[in-house]
Amino acid sequence: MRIATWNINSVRMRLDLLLRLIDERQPDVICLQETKVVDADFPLAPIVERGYAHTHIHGMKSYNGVAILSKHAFESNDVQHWCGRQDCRHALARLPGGVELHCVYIPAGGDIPDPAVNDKFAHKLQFLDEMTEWFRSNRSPDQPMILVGDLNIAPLESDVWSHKELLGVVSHTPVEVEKLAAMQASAGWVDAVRHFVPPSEKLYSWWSYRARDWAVSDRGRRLDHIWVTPPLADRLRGQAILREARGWEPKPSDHVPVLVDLDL
DNA sequence: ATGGTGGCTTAGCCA
Repeated sequence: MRIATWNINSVRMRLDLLLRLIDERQPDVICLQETKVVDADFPLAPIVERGYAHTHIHGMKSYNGVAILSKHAFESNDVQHWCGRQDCRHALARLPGGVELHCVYIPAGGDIPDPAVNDKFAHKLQFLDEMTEWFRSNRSPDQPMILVGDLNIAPLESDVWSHKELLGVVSHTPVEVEKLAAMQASAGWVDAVRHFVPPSEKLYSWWSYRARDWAVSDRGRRLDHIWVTPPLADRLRGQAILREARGWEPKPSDHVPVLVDLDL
């Protein structure tokens, strides 16, 4: 089974690029973040037409929004709310075989890495704490689960273009990295991409729109992740981060798709 | 130190 995750930054603006991802990679399941559209306006028809008959969409006006698009029927699906908000950041589905798949969009956290003066950063930290506690209390590392999405944190030094220069930049600050590690420990999550790529190797999944030339400056960060619980770790067969998608015409997302293959 | 770009919605928010 091939699973893809992509912060698409508007599914309507980039529908053609989604169809390109489908044509080129044929994922069994595609998880999207930042769909930025209410469910009634989600462009489902061309997606269903290409074999993704089972869809679980959870969107809102303007911001956020997640979706799970699948060639295989779900046994069930659900959504989660965090921090007392209903802002469409977490959808889940039970895949054939009882594998629970979580599609998550963690808040970006604003610019100032201080929860006392930046409500967005406080929200991000609380979101991480609540998810961590939920997995600890409601799930077990023994259960086959997959968690994917834009986690908006680059945990390793090699997940950013400059560890030193980004230590004080939201997405790579020690407090976020620690909380992400706690969340990872909450269900024994294994980083499926780093399962194949050693920490000595730089890996990015996002490059800012603001760079003059994203490919030349290459100031990226690995914000998009795929995690699996231990029962699935030895089922992992491969990974791909589609760097080339950052240059997809006419208008690329600032994030690229991340994929893993699993023998389920 | 600042500004750089992009999407949604329509001047400002969010990333």
